[in-house]
Amino acid sequence: MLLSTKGDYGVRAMIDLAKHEGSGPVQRAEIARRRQIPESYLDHLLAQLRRAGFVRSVRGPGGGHLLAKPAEEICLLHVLEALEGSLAPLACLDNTVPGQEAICGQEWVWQEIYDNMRKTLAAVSVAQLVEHEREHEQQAVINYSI
Amino acid sequence: MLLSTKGDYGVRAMIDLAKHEGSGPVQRAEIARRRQIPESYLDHLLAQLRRAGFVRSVRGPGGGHLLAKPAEEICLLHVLEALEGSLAPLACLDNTVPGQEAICGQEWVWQEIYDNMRKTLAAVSVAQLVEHEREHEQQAVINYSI
DNA sequence: ACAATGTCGACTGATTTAGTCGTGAATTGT
DNA sequence: ACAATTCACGACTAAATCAGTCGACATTGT
Repeated sequence: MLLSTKGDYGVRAMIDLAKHEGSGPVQRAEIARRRQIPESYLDHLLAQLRRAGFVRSVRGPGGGHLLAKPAEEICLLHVLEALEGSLAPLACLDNTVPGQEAICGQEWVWQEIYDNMRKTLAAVSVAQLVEHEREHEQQAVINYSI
Repeated sequence: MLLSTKGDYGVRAMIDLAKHEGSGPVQRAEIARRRQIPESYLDHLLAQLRRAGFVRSVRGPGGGHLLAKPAEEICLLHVLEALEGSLAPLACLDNTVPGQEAICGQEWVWQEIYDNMRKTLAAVSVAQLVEHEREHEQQAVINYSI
């Protein structure tokens, strides 16, 4: 699996924050409940996202977490790379680790796949994820009303 | 990392076998030496490839391993899936495991990436990998001769 | 018979994953 | 000042996966 629960949960949390953009801080416990993430684990993920500059946190009563910049300006690629490290599908394509010579004979195929993946992920913002979720909710309501 | 050493080594072995197609069985020890794979580990990979129908093995002196069908008819996707199981980048896209509801909010993005990946891998045969390697060798010789 | 080769399953050490827990720091309301 | 609330951070851990190793056994050519 390319993505662990870190990437999954972390993006869920970002979506939740984006959905409440402009309504003050959102508390860890609420995100955890709504998105079905263990709260003490979410703690670590929010710390990573804060250190990466995507999230701002406020302590004390009424505190919580907010997006550090508009959801339109945060793309999925950067969020996932902050959480997971390199998304390289094959060890020899990961240039963050040295000594990975390409003698495997399939690196050219995976380079193309990797390029496409990064391009796709870079083109999707957190705002778009929220929009997509809202559409899906709407669809569910329509289905229910029939 | 999406691919473990299993997928990497296994494909290297397939390339080696394809390169010696028509010249009788190739021995494990030779593959291991040429492709820099621990021999006792390669053992397991060849067993998987044989059970998956890509490789045929011959015991006894002069024995070894051969491709079970022409290299043109074996695509990278099938080989990798035999070695690695599902290549799904995200848990909720892996329909071999039940109970993976898509509440993560990013599954639609990854579905597109996954589809592209499978399409690309399905379009590359082991024969093409060999061809590509031969071209690369040729290039190295040219560079050396200058 | 025997040497060369593949087959198979048990076992292992290292690493990663997916968390939990406890203590402490900042902030707000009273 | 103090209590309550919320985040911050590091230590710890259980389970799974990875990347093999090893030894006993089966098959076959000479």
